[in-house]
Amino acid sequence: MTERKKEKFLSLRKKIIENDFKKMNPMQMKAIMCVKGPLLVLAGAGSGKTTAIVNRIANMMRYGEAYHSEEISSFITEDYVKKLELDYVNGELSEEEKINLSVNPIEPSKILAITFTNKAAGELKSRLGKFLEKDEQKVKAGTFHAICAQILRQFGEKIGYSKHFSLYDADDVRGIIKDCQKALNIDGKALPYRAIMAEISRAKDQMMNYKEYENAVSNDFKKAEIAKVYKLYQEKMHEAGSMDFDDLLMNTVLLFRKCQDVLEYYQDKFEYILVDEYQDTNTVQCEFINLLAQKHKNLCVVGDDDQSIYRFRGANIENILNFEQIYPSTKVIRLEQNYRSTSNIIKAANAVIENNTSRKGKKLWTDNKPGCKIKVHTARDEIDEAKYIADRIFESVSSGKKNYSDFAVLYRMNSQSNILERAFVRSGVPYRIVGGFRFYERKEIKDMIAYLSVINNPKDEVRLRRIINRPKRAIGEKTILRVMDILQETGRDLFDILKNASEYAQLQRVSAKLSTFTGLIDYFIEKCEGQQITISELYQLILKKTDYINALTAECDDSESRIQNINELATNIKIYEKEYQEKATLSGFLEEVALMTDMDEYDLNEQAVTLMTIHAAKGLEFPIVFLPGMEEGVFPGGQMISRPSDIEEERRLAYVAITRAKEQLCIVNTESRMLFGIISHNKPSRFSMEIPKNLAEFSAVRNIKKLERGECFSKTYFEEKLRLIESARSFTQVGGGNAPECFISFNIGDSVAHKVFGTGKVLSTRQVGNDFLLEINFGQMGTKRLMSSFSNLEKINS
DNA sequence: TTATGGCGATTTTTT
DNA sequence: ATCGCCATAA
Repeated sequence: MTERKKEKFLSLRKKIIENDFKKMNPMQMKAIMCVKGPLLVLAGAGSGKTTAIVNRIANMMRYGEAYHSEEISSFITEDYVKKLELDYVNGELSEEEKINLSVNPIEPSKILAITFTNKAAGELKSRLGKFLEKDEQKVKAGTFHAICAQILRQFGEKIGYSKHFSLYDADDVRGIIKDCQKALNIDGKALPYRAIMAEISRAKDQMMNYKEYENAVSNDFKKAEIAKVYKLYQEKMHEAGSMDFDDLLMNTVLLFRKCQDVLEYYQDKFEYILVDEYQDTNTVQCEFINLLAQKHKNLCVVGDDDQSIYRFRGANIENILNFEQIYPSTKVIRLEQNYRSTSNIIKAANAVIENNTSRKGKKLWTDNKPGCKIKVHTARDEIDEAKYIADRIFESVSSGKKNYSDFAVLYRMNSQSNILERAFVRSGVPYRIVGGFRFYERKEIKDMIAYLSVINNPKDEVRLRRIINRPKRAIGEKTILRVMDILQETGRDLFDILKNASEYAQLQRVSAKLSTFTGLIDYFIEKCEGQQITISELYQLILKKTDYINALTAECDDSESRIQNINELATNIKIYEKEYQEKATLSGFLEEVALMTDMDEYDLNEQAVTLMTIHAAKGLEFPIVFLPGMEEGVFPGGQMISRPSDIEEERRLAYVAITRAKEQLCIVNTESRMLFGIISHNKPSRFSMEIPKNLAEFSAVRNIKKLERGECFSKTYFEEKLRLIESARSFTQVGGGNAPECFISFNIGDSVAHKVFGTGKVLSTRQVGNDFLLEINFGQMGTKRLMSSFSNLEKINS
């Protein structure tokens, strides 16, 4: 075999592979073909990053590594190469021939893909699904936290944790921190729990346990106080057999450091590692990755330093900036072609981000058309601003050009959403707020989760305390305090003390009540033992035995929606059981719940305008994006204005916001705005000023008579709207409820008449907000989606 | 043990 | 404006 033949074969193979990914641009192709060794992909916004990742993994599984030249001569012959070329040119390449070209194809189970959200992991999995056949061979894709939780469930015992450890969310943690403050007599004003939580989190990010932290901060009085809290907090967590989110990572790294065998097991299990959104990793996450990748060094990280917006939460931008130093043989690939937005939007985004100094350097470009100019609108105040946005959206949709789902309103602070929400309700524009209140943060859901958690792990103090008097069992705060005192003195298990309350004089009076409660929990635990009943059955049993729903009905007036939530949780349990079949466990379910957010349930197809914070919008795209509150003091926020490094982070946030838009970007600011209860006049945001004037088109509402508050926004008006908002929320979240009476109701199959579109047939109806979305086929006019109350439809009898 | 009233602080938060 | 916190009252 001559060298020439070899070369010919290799270039032919490359062509064949490239043909499989022919939609990719040269840079993406480079990333796809680079399988082994460290790889850094700097992927700008909208550069087809996820597609590149998915195809890269597909390539790894199908063709594997590149050939070493000595491997070639062993099997190729003149005839083989000839036939291959012929089949390729004729487009008759068989699957078998393709498979023959693979060199050590990588088993999917050897690949680990780490993301930040469950949603991203799910998307990756489903897009990879096409390339996978066998279930058990699946690529492992998950969030840092989910992967660490799984590792610790399996090997946590080696560092002193039970398989049934509970996971505490920020709310649970807050409760413990407050207890600690109280126990240590720390003034919550001088040292707020927020600061303590952040500091402990930072310590854990730096892999410091409370001892190490204590030593490190001994000369700082405030931090020394925090060290005390940290110590007590960690003791309480340990007693409760619980971990917080930071513990998941820190403990996994500790486990890896302590047990070489476990580390090696995972290093060999996951020979190929891919990390998405690498710019958002913190120190401990980076350490976790480095340990895992140490042996095989097949590590591909993907990120964009310009989109790093979580530094305030510990994300360490150095991780991506220094990647090449840590892995000297790193290949760097830049994906700079944007496929998402019009060139006007890209130009604007570049112009803004160029004002930042600490960057890796990257310039987005696009082949897309200029599109329309960026709209910059000045409204009179925040009510006017919200109305402007709602009206614009309504106009576009009623003219039939757009769907509600084409629009997003992205804001800096959650508090901006209220006014927007009111305007949307008033205009009858269906909307949905993403983020804010989470399903699993609702009181009733947390209560039910708490029952399940205590049954799973009776040491779980926080959850036990949550439910001990819920529904009311006449066990008050005093009793709890006494029990906690005993716990402190004897070091006995909390549950044990409650069970044997009669042994303690202080608890004599309530001992009967306490043992009734522990008896109930014991009864549940017993039922679970040996998996006699399913989780669903257990859940129903809890509801029945605690009489929770009746207590709820008696206690609060909005029990209706709360009961719906409780039922929805029952459904979620059933879904979980269905998915995992005989592998379903209580710990497994609780873990999934703890690591779940409502971002994961976000459905792009719902016919509603999306309202969310810019942070929540990262990774998403919308044809038309509104950015309200583009003012100094709002965005950038008042606290950031003085610090240059914070301004840079805000500017990255602005960059993220701008690059969410595909076709149209509309920036809105106001002349005056009620901010924290004070009316303020803010200058337009520096970020909107950084957009070149020739890309923008300005408009303003001026000299319009200010509405008398009394005439339009009377007290009763607001009360009514609030009720409407509430009901709209429960409809969108729960998807049930009764139809408002004022609308004509339409059913599937009804014939209807419309002024513009003529007659048509109702294809589907769907409740959106306090209205109905109808999908109607108007024959030649096509199928349209209309809101029942605004379309002036008439029913025809046929 | 639970209900009210004044006071202060007030981003963003993939897990 | 609004939420959460603490103190005081019932």
